[in-house]
Amino acid sequence: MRRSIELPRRSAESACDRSARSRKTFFRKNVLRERARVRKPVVSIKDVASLAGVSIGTVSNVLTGKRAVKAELQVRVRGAVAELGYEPDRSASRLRGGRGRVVAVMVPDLTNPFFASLVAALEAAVRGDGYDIIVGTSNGGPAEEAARLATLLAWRPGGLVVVPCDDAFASAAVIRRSGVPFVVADRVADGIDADQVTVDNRAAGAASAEHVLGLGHRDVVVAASTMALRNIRERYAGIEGAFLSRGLPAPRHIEVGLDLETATDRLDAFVRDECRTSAFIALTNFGTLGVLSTLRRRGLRVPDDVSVIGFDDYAWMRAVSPPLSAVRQPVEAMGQAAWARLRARIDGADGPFERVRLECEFVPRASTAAFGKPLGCERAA
Amino acid sequence: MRRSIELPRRSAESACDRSARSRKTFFRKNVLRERARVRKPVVSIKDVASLAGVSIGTVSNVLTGKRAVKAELQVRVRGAVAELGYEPDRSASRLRGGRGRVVAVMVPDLTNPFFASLVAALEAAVRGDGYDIIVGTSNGGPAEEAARLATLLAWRPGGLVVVPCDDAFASAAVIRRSGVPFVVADRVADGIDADQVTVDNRAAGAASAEHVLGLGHRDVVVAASTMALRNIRERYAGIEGAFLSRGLPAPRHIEVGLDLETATDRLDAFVRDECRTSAFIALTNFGTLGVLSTLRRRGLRVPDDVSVIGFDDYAWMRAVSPPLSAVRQPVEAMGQAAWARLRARIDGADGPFERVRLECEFVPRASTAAFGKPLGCERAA
DNA sequence: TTGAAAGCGCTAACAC
DNA sequence: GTGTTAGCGCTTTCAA
Repeated sequence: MRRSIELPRRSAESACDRSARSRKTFFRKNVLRERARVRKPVVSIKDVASLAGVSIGTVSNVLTGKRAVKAELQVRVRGAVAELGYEPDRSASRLRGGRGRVVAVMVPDLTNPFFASLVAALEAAVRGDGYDIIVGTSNGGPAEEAARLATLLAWRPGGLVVVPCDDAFASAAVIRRSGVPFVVADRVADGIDADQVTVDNRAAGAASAEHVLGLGHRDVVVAASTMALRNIRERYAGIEGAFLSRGLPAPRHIEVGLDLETATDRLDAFVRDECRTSAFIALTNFGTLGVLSTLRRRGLRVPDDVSVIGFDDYAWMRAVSPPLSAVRQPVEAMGQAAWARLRARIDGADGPFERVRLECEFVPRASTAAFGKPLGCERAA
Repeated sequence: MRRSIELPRRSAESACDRSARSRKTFFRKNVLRERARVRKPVVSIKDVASLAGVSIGTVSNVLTGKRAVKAELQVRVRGAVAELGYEPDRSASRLRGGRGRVVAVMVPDLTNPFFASLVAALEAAVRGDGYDIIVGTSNGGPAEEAARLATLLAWRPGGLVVVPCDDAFASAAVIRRSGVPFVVADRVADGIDADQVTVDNRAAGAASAEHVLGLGHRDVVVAASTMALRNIRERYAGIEGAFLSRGLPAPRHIEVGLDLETATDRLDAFVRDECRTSAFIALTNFGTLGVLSTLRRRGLRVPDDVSVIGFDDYAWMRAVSPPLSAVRQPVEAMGQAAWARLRARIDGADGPFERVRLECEFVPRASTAAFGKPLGCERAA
């Protein structure tokens, strides 16, 4: 199918000789009518060039700004762009110009508000630089991660931000082979040579621990999603460190898994036989929810019977009663940092890999209270 | 910069004559070495063709399946694809073949878990068909919506799913002009000619109303985000209808805005002077949070003092105490329906515009209780 | 400073 | 059934 517009071939001179008015008339008569006839749906650089009476190269130069163009032509080109509502085809400019103005983002699960917020932060960060975002989710599996990555990478994005679905991060090979600059966010991949943007997990854990310790709690249980993730281990290590440094035994931890039902079940089995715990520290979103859900089910009141510290800080944590003491991750800042680092790599920076470590903020609220008495088994029963 | 690989020009015959083994040897010696030398980062269809000893046309035919290819060549091509880890450049095939295998998704705010879930559902739906998702957020403004839409559309996606930031939906013009098939999700644009996937908002409202009415509540307050949105008005209309049909006066409503702080402030001002309300029905996420937050601030207990119905159904609503009675939107199904409709349009369906209306499910939990006594002003004070 | 033209990687139309 | 080739809409030499 032939879709391009056939224009009577005009020399450069004739285009320049013609006045702006007659050029427009000419354009209307020919180009617009032709466009309507062939039902060409999108306007291309050629249409702009015709209307402005310049070559497509000049249009490109005006738009990319990579080459000086005389002021008068600039005006004509911009006018034509506005009149036609022209927007350069991004696939085409990507194809010709190398990497495209997209950044690919891979997260384990968009349903998890933390990852969703991260994507939101990233989107806000990149759009300022004229980039778009293309998202994929691994939904837990390394196989799916690799597969999604492959199709995302097939757009030849300018860069990639990835939250690996596990520490092994086998897909790193896929990414590296593609040559696309990337940064690993949130999760730290063991011994992976890559730029990383994480949170100071150790400090975050330590802050929670200090808080409950300061309130007099000694028998604390940690609700971790899974110890297979290094960032979780780091958070736990921070808690452990705080206890150990005071000569106290390290708190126990439960792996609650990655969904609410599992979390609740596992915690419930634990709490059923538990007599001493006076505080829970959650290390993830579902840890928080699992703890809350279990305590409710067991009829235990927060903070009267047990204190609870949540992880992440969402609006609902402020709204419910009691509002939750929690560790707030600087999601916004993570997005910005990841983009800053990625941007630098895209622009050719080739220093050593960096790990940006952002600080969390501990937000004390009403779900934690001074230690009174330990959980009585008779109550929990 | 010249990046393509210079191969000694070989005739088709010579390629066919060579055995598979010698072809590979040949390839290794020439192509791989050359690729390394020029540091060409990505493998193209040409590389595959060389290694398989076929023409690029054949490679394309094997991969797209649009033309029959002899079994033996299929095997060779697939082998080469696997060995090289070839993934067709999506921008290039889009450029040549028309619309690309991406669907653009525009939502007001990715930070809102409802929209995030919708994007997640969409991502899950489209990837089964080999599509990717490119996201943009309007963050409240019609101007930003139009701007983001323009860049998203510049990728010439196969389709678009949009949740307009307001009912005016001025950007509809931008979209329509691009010729990209689109479906409007969640929000209903007044008098817009487009496929729509929404929820049966009226029924959802009615279900909430029936629930509280059945519990004996008569003095109910509705927490709406803003009545400027038609889906919110529809939800309210459902509630109103239930009351009116029983000969009861329509419940009052408060516009709580779109963030937690505003919501809490406005509701707080209302509740301060309120003596009669015995139940709140929230019509959005922030309505729910605002109500909860205000009641806590005022020291009112749920459901002892006031019953509360939330909108949307998130994990935290099940975890907190009391767990929230709520209207669950079928987000998953919305994503699937939107994609199904869009897919049909992409494939050329040109019937009249449809509005798919999905049913919500009312989930009764412990935040609603039988009407006891109305709120005493002395308590609220 | 500008226009002409090559070519990015691919698909589809066309030869054979 | 397979190879060759013309572009898709751009960016970027290369001439003028």
